Amino acid sequence: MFEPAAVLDGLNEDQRRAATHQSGPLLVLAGAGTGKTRTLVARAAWLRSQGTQAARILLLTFTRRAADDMLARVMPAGASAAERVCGGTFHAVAHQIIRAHAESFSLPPAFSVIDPSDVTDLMDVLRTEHGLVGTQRRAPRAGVCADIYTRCVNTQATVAEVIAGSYPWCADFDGQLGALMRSYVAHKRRHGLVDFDDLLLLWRAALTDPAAGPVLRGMFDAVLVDEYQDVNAVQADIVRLLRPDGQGLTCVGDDAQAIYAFRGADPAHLRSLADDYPDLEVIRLARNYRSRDAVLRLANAIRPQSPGLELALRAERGTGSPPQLVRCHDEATQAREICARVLEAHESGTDLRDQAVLMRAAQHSSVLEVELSARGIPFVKYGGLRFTEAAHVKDFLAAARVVANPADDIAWFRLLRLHDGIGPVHARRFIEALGLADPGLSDPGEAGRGEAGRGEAGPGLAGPRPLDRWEDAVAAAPARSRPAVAATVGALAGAAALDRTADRATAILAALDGPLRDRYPDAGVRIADLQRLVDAAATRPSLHDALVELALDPPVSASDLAGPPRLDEDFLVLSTIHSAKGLEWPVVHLLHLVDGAIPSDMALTSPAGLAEERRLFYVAVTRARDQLYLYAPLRMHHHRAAADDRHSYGQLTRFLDPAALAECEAVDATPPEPVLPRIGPLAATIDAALDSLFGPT
DNA sequence: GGTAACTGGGTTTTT
DNA sequence: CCCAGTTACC
Repeated sequence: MFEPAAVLDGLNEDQRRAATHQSGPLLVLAGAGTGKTRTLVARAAWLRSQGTQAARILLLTFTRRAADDMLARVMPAGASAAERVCGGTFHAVAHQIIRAHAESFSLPPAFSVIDPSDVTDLMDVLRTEHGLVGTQRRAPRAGVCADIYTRCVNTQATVAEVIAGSYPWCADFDGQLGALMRSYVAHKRRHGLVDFDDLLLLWRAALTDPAAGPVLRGMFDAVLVDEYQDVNAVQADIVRLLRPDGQGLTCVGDDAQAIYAFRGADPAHLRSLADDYPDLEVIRLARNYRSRDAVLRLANAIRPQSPGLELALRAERGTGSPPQLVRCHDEATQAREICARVLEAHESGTDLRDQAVLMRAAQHSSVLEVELSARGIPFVKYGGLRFTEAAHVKDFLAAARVVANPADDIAWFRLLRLHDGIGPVHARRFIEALGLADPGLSDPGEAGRGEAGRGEAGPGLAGPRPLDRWEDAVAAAPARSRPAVAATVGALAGAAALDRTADRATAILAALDGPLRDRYPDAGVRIADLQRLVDAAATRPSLHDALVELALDPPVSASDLAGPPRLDEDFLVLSTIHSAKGLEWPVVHLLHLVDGAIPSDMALTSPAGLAEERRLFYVAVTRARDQLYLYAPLRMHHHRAAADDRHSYGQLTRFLDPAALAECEAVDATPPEPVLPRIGPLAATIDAALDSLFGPT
């Protein structure tokens, strides 16, 4: 047990009030860099010093990194199980509960957790059955269908409402889309598939259950929620159901940093906390321990304020120098200017790892990446494509899912298509032959049976086991593919018979060796990648756990799997603004401050979209501790234009209005000197040379 | 005739 | 890397 005094050491007055708040509902409105994590950690420690058992404190976050970070700080080194605070992301905690009680949720123990790309694949298959495929080019694509689905769930809105609000161009298809969503849901049930949204829905459903609800609620005395501005409707419900009267509830957040509306989050849930809990106490943390005053002046100039939750950050770390706005000729100049400033800071003693380059979209750094590589500046990139999105990794995960849950037809589909000569049609026939076929629309008798028994296993979950009859199914493959498919599937069936996770993972990779070598010219590198995946999976208690962990917390790169990075290595960080949330660096370089990038032109169609872009800019600015550089490439490539007019001038981001600009120091980058003078008509010279080789044309 | 493979153009943000 | 359109194969 801790001494309260030690627990509260070094906290300021407001932080201390938040940490020692009694049991009523509490909202800590914590601006960027105001010691939010520290306060939350202190609150958990204080609760324990007051007698609350660690295991009865639940800490909910949005990213695995935030969860790990906080849990590590809450728990003394070498804590026993009883000393352990419960916590994790909403999704991970939901999964733990569901996994532990799969049968109460009417789920087969071998259920698969599918990620958004699997959802898209599945939508693609189902789409053909709902008249969304054909010659009409305007039909919503699989990815859009998946987006509409998840948005319906996360904002608790109907298909019609979501289409009207966010996808007006799909209005002609709302009937088909509604039917598609229903068959998507039915399909998941039949095949033991659980998507990310289901994890939250299942948890919420359990909390509303008259028998299970009180048990789940009673497990915790205190619930601490980080980044509350990023909850969606289902998560807000879960929090309310966990603490119906607000006793023991602490929410920490800042609605000016809400940047996840695109996935259904809504800062309105934070703003309405006071309505949900009339006795809510609001404590503001405004003393900023991160940034210099010069940076905060810009941050305060661009911070959107919402009535009742106003906040202005106050600097605790001295004046500093103003953010520098570097106006660049074009993107290449921007890349050069960034490299120059990165190296300059490096030479004056700032490690590369203490600098970050932040961007709106992962793609915005492509020119810079070339420049960094050319100059030999090492970097790591966060955000954008992840390791688990690489084709060979998906292939491996599909094979592993077939082993873990043989009813997972989406995994089968991908696995089979990895083989030469097998496309969508043969893959589907093979799956039918396994006994996994969906009772399609054409077969109402079958469909009726499926709907009747809710919770009753689908074709692959009860009946004959799909992996037991793979030998017959091979006949469905075209003759020339049969040997390869038989070898792969036979080897996977062998893997399924093994017990230890390590052996299973190794056998799965061995099963894929042939197909991967046939498919990818660089198979050697890819297989080496997968070997690390196998090693990482081997440490998990089961293949299922390894797969869920990879889905919910995908490693950024293969090297991420190899354990903590070596301390002697120094890398510049490149990150999307979204992935940079919650982090800070002494020096921050912010790219592409032009309208169309920040704010993104995709977000300009609605005032809400624009407001979110402004918050994103605010998040980016508040990552900097000492020095902030803003870069605006004002001359951009035009995609379709005459050869001699391929450029146009972009506009500096609208968020840098006169008041904000007054807090910056603007400089113009020198345009590059042309390396070569213009050379005459080269084509004629080349033609003459070629004519001398081949004769005149 | 139906399938699979190839080619070329385009890409917001993520649990 | 993904998708659509097109060509080449069984």
